[in-house]
Amino acid sequence: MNKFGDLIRSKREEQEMLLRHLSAELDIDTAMLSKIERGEKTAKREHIEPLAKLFKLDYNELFSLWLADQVFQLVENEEQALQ
Amino acid sequence: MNKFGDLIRSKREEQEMLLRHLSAELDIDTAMLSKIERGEKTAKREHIEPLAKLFKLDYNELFSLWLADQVFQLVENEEQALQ
DNA sequence: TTGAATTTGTCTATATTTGACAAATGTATT
DNA sequence: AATACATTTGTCAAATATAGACAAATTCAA
Repeated sequence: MNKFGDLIRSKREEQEMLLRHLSAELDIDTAMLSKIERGEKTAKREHIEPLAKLFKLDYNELFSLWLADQVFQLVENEEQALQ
Repeated sequence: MNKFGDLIRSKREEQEMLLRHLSAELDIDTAMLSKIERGEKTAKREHIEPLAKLFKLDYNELFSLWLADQVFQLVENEEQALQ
C-alpha cells in the first residue's frame, strides 16, 4: 500500500534531494510532503504533473498510483464505517 | 456509466415507488435523489446500506457500484483538468 | 390545460481537506 | 554530550468541496 508515496520518496532519495528541496518545487511545506510520502495524506491531483516531470515518470502511471490511493482510502473508510 | 443510479432507479420503478417515497426513506429531498439516480451526484456512503436493505441487494455489490462511480468521477475530473 | 412527477439551477450550511506552524523526534558528526 | 540538520507529529485555521434546501422550470399523463 502507498505505492505513490513510496515511489516519490525513493526517487527523491535517489537524487539526494531533501524534503525541503522537493517541497519547495511543489510549493507545499515539508511537513505536508512528509505526510504524502508516508501515505498519511494523499497528494493533490495538481502535484502529479510536476512530480512526473521532475522524476521523468510516465504521467499516466503516476496518476494510476494516485488513483489507487484514493480508492484505498475509500475502502478503508468503509471498513471503519462498518464497525 | 452510472450503474449505481440506474440500478436504484430501476428497483424503485419496479416497486412503483415515487422519488418522494424513496427520498423520504433516505431522508433527503427528491431533487437530490433525482440527481443521484441520474448520476449527476453520487450517493453518500451512508445511503448504500438502507438502499441495499430496501431493495434486497447484496451490500458489497452495491458498494462496488458506488465505488466505481467515485473512481469514474476522479478520472472524469482528471480529463477535464488536462484541458 | 390541469395536476403530478421529475429535473434543473442556485445558494447556503456543513463537512472535509489542505497546509501553515510549532514542537517533538530522529540521526549524524564532532 | 552537544550541536546541527532532517524528518515527523500534532494542532488548528483557512480554503475548498459537497450535500442538500428550496424554488422554478420542465415533462408527462389524463
